[in-house]
Amino acid sequence: MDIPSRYEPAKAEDKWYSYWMRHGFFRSVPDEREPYTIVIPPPNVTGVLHMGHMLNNTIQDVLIRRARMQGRNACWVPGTDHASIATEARVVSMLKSRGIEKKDLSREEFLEHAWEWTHKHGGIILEQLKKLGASCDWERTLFTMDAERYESVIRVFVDLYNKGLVYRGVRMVNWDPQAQTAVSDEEVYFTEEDSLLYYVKYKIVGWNDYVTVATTRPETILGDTAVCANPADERYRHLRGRKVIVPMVNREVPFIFDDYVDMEFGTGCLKITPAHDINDYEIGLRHGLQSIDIFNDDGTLNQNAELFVGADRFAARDLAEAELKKGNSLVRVLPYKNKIGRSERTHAVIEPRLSTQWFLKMKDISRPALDAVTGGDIQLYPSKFKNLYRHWMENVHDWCISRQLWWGHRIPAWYFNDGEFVVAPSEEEALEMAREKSGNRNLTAQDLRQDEDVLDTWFSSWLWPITSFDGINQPDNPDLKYYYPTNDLITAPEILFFWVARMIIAGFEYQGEKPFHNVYLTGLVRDQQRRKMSKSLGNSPEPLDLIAKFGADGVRVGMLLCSPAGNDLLYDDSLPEQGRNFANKIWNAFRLVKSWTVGADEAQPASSALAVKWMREAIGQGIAQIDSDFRRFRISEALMTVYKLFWDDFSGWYLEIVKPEYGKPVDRASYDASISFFDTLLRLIHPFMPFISEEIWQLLDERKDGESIMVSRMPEPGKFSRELISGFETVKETVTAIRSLRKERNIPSGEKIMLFARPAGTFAGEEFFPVIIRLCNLADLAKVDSRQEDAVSFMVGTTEFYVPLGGKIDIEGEIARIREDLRYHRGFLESVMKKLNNERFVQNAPSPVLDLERKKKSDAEQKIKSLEERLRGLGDQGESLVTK
RNA sequence: GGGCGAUUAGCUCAGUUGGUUCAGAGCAUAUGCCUUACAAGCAUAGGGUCGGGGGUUCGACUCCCUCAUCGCCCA
Repeated sequence: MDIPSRYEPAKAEDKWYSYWMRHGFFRSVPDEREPYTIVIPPPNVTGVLHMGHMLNNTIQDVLIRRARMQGRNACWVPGTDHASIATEARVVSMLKSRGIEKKDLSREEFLEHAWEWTHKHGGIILEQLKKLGASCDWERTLFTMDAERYESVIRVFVDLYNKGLVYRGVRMVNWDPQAQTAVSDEEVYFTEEDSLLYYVKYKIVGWNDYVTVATTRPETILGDTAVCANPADERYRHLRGRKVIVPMVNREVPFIFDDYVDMEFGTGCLKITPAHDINDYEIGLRHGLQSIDIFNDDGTLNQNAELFVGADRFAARDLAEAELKKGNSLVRVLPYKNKIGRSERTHAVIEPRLSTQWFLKMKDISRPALDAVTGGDIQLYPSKFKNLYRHWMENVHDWCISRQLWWGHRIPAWYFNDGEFVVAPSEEEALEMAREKSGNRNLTAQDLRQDEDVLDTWFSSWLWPITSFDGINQPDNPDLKYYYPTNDLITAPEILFFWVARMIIAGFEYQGEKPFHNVYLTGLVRDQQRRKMSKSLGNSPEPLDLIAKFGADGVRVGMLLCSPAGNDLLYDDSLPEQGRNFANKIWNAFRLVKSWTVGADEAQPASSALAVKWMREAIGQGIAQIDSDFRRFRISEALMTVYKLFWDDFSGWYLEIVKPEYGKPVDRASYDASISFFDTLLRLIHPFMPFISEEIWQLLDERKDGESIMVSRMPEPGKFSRELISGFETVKETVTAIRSLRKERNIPSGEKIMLFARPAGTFAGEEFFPVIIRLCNLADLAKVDSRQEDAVSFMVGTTEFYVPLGGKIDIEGEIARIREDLRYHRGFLESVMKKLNNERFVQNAPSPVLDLERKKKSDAEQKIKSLEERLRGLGDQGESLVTK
């Protein structure tokens, strides 16, 4: 058979992915089997695959493929997220590049563009996932804004409103006066900028005295409604209960005290403008202050300001400075550096502004979600996130669910008359309710005005595990009953609160049941300098290029190898390279086995029979280890177990023992065992490396169309012999020692040598002597009961081995080596004796620990005795008499 | 400012309730090998006072205190 010595992934990958699709292996419908369900964390609909997705989806695919092979009905639901902020921003900039401004479009026109964009770019990312090997049930592909999901979100909003959990409230938002929209906290960046600190005098009412306040924004003095000091500040204690006069507008405002004020900063005296600063706003709430909003949407001053109406906020600052100077209120102006928030989109300075928003009350609704995690009903991996979760849930704030955007689920509230509103699932129902509420039967749809805002993206994705099975619209449908709760959720810790916690809340609120059993939190993919991978830094490799270069299997292995849960993954090309090398290793092991011809009359060598006997146990141990790794979600360790089992044990040891001499046939028993081991190992490998395992599995034996490793059974853990495995470990040690000895003494591997073993007690690897003979090219291995002359020796356990070398021994070197050994063992014995001579240790230590120490003592004494004997034999009298 | 977490080999990480010769793995490194499965390989070897200091204990990588450094979340 002519098989290339290098595995070529490209052809195999496309071939097998379409084979799997053709046979519907990814499809899941409810049946009598136990379900295993994962819902995908929906990527942004117009996004492209990045390294984070690669990691995340590889893990999901590993879990889903393993569950499928364990005989469960595995269902992985794919889908995409409308991602209102990101998508709308992208559409806006796309339109801009065509010379179209959003503000010149109607809402309907804009949405048309947005949908067009979505249809054009939507789903690219899902196609990319197929290249990775993702075994999603593509017939179930969803979108957070498709008809069913849209309807679900609206229903939930209305329901929560009717339950009194949704309310309207005032909140400070980041206003971008240039784009004239609110932006989210994530879209604000801070820069340190040079500015000025103005010291301004406020007259005290009734006294001929002033207080001085330091501010960076004198124009907002026009909106001041208090002046505040720290209650512990002696300097202002006398002002308790007084009022002061705001300069320029001559408004009387109270002098108040609040712990928030930093006594060290400026004069220790702070002016309070609740409408234009988040901290002032909160102080205002605490003290019942009035808010005066002095800005228009575009950042110019409005009528409330009384002065400088129509001036831009920065022009107003200069005007205010002049006006204060004129009124003799300005004490001084100092240069000052402060942090300025700017809009990521327009770079305009953010103006904090009060606005009316929709909120969801979180306290009561989130209690079951808190208990589910703290009580262990839902497990987080790694568990260190549990504390974080609890802390957040215990201090949960109400959720602001409205966004000043067009792309998303439009808030189903309709306003009428002046300031009245109703919340309803449709305009018709809203109209009916409005008529009833107002008592005016003549209201028409024209009198209603729907809220302009949309809902926060997370307000749709928090329902994802439910809406994936249409559980809001059809609460008792068979899919939902079968698949919900889902099993595992794989996502990034950065959205533990935004998404995971809220899904748990929604799960209890709408299903009375958690949405998943386990949450596995992956790390962030970073580059070698620990920088987050991002498009703007240009430090993120193109995933599809990587797949082309290293193969999907190689990339998957690369992502998994160094990504223990919750740890950041420092990406480097050497990772997928290691994965590719592993694929190549598997490929070549296959080439070897496939090249063998079976000799009908060939007898099985003793060494081969022993290798088969050991390999069976080693695989048994591997399976058990992998099983336990998966149960604890140690996915990268499970992979490492498979990796070492295949590379070291199977390829490095087993095949080296069993493989026949070149051109000679192999015996039937060894051949069959090898094929069977290979088959088992491929199944263990399949979840991690679906393509190469399928490719080889198909070639390993005669297969019919429709057969596939992906629907074969995963080997199940059973009993295995630890004694046998540890016996073989001593064989490995012995073989390594002989190889090392050959290397040190320049004995070519082709030259046959003799080996004597002199066990004190039993040598654990004794039954494997034929294996040692085979691997070390020995003339023979014989047991002796006395020391051998003219031989170099080494010890494995308590057994002494001798390689006779005639007169060629370097006695000096040998003595030095043995002395070194002796020193180590004497030191070790000493430390053991220290414990055993300590009465308190003997009294307090549990008996297994004590027994162990005694065994260590006798083993050490045994070794020391043989070493001393050996030294004497070499004629080294002096040192050997020095015993401690 | 409040909270959570981390610090173990050159790098990335394991180390389960304190007790095996327990200080480990993979990668990287060094040396020698193109030995007819694989140089994308094989063989062998060298790397660490477990962040610093103190304490509890017969015994500490593991528990407690403290300091230092770093990361994340919230404000």
